[in-house]
Amino acid sequence: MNDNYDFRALEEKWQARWEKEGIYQIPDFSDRPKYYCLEMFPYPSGKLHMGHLRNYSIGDVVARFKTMQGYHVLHPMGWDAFGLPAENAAIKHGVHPAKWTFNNIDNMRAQLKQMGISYDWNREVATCHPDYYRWTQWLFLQLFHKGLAYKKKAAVNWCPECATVLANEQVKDGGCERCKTPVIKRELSQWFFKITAYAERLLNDLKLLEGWPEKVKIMQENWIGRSEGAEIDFKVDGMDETITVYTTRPDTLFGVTYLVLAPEHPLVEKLIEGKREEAEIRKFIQKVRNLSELDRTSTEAEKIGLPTGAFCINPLTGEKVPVLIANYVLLEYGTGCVMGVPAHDQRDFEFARKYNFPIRVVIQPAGDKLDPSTMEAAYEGEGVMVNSGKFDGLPNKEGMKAVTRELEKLGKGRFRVNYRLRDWLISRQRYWGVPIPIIYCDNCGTVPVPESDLPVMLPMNVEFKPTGRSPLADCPEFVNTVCPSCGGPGKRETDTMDTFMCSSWYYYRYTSPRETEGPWDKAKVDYWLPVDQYIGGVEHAILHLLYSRFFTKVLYDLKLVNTQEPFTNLLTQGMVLKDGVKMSKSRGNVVSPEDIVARYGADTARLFILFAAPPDRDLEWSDQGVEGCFRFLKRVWRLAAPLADFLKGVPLAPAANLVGANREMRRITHNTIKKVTEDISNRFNFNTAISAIMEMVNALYQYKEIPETDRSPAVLRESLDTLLLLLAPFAPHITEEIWEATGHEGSIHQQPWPAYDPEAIQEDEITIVVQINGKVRERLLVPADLPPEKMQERVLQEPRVLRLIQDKKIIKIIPVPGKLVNIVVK
RNA sequence: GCGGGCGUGGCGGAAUGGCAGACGCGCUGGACUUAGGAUCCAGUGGGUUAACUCCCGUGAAGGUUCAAGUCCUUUCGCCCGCACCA
Repeated sequence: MNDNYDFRALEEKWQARWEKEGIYQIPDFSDRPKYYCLEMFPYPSGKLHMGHLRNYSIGDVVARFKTMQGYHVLHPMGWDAFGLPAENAAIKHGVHPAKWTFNNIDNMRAQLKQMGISYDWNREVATCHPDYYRWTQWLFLQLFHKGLAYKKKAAVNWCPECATVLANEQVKDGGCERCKTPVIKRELSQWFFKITAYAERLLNDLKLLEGWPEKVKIMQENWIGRSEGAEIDFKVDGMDETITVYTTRPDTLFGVTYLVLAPEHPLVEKLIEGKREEAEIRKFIQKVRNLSELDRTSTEAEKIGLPTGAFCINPLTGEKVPVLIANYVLLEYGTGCVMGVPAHDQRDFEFARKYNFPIRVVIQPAGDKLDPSTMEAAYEGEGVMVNSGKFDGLPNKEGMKAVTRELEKLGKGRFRVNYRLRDWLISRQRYWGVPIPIIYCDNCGTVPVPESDLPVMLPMNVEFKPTGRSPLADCPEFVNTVCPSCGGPGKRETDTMDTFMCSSWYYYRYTSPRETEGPWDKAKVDYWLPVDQYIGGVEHAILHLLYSRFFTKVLYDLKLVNTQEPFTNLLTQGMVLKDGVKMSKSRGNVVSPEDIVARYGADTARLFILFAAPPDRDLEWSDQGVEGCFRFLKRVWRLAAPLADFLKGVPLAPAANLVGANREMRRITHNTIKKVTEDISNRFNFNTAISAIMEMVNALYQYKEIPETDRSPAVLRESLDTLLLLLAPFAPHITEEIWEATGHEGSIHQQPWPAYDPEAIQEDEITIVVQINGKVRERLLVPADLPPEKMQERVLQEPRVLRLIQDKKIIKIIPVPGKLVNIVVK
């Protein structure tokens, strides 16, 4: 070894050798306990960014650490390769999405290899490959046969400028993410997955996910948005129609002074027909429809209501109340219709004040008396029912049940659990996605493509223009086909699937990536799943993670897998910031991983990104911090270089009967093993693990300085070997090189993780602190095993302590073994 | 509005209720150098002292405790998620 840390040469050397020897390729099964370590696969946008680098560095440490600990570790990588950017590139640059995508994959794969991440590349998958999407289609069919995939008319996001449908994720602040034009809603026939059928299980099983961050579970819980309440039927006065409302407050039924429908509610047509308000209402509905999503749902927007001229009958009081439509009522939630109780709902209160509806108090808080004429806000708290007929005097919580039971008896209402979660809209009017395997036939209707005909191949020769419908629709060779049911002419579905569908099952495919008989080999999936550790950005806290959980539950019900939850432990990494804000092209504060690797090497880049912050927190990028990590690795190199040849001749023998500096060095070594092991395995605190290793290097430098005759070669060897083993998951190249140079056979990455010797970390003497009234006044060196009584004795012999308490009265003395003694005086 | 998180040196960040500021960056001084943005050594929260010392200090204010960055209450600020959900 020479003194120069030539990271370029050695990183290249080891990447080539690892690949040649296939040390990261793992067999399907093993006697060792399995461990599935997974990082969220990237969209192949072209280049890795720092977020990727952080994600994969974290995962690689976990995978390497678990491997060294003796686990059989699955650590795969692939590409979430369908999606809009490829198509946009095609429109803009005329390059085919497939070519663009596979080029990007080649680039990014090379970058990942340069980072020295320990992936089993034999298991690589790309969701845009027919061998993969064939099974995405197959899974769609399974859902279709189960009745979990269906088609219905729905309002979708529409960008008038691009003349196309947008996914929810492509709507940013109410506008098109590409051209910023406000998005409007349009009615189109769309495919959905019935995720709402799983709402209860998705909610309840969150409790099983002990290894998930609380924050993510709460976000999912809120997204599912379960609420308990009642449906109440109001008969329309003079018509054979019923308006059903959903409410969480049936106890306030006696306070209803009007009803409000969403403008799009299907009943509105009938209610206004022939009324004198008809024209005005139609105009209003049209106006609301054309509003952008942002304006439509803004809480800032003024609440506007119009009377329909119709009236409804309160099912318990028989009272006639007016029916209105208003912009603030959402068709998609509940029944698209709410009852107005101004006294006990703030929105209703403001609405009633504006339009002069009566405010009727029906819940009276304890020790207070609400007066509608002087109320400044609705009272939404608990209380006792009043003005409510036979329910008067009942606490409102009981009233909720009592009123609903009464309605049930009358057949005019029922208990109802409601969810905020909506069914998952999976159709996209886009080309670069998985074709939905459905054929429409004039005779047979909607016919699924037979499994034996899969995959429905995505045609390659299509035009890319933003026409507002899938480019597939303009491709007759694709559209026109034969009905598999009757043999007559049929037309293919031209929508493709949401890419979230592709990413909802990829972690199963890794277990048997080249399987041709099914989406996966059941035995292999049963062996590997669930994923033991999943790592990725918190931006996927809801969509991807919820969809994957839904899929897993469906697959479980279909007996295709036997796990109910896909990811046992989840780590959501923080963002990479520069100057306090997220790195982004538009801000121009991007630091490219490529440049960092070229300048300092992969080991330095990885080390810095793990050292600069705990993984779940945001990380502030610092060029100087990178420099510091580079310096540290050079320091490790220069520590080992002059010793390498010497150490080759030192036998691996346990050092016994050590004293002085030798004993201390060994103690530090074993303490570091303990600290690093605990920091990685208990809490993923890589930053403190690395600082412990830095401290050990500092200690080794000091140890190296003592006269050679006083130094124990066995201790030196053990310490250096240990240092390399502990550092190996973080900086795999430099440690491998030094491992070889110091005379070891075989890759360092296939060595067992070191265990600490409890005896070695024993200390004879420790420093304890003497506090007087909680303030540190003295430090004493005492035997480590000194019992509390003796500590007390020892402390009271100390002249300095005696001086400080001489004219005070000792109230009590609290000895804490191994730590301190606190003397309370007065 | 609701939900969650975070406030510690000049900076990134450490601290099972028990020595606040580990480790790293930066900075100051020095050594070695023709030179260095290489490397090594020493110092580095604020105040006080000739020195030993002593006092103050984890956004703010209270509280619990022998002991609080850590637990409780109130409050301010920043970040994130959801947002007219009936």
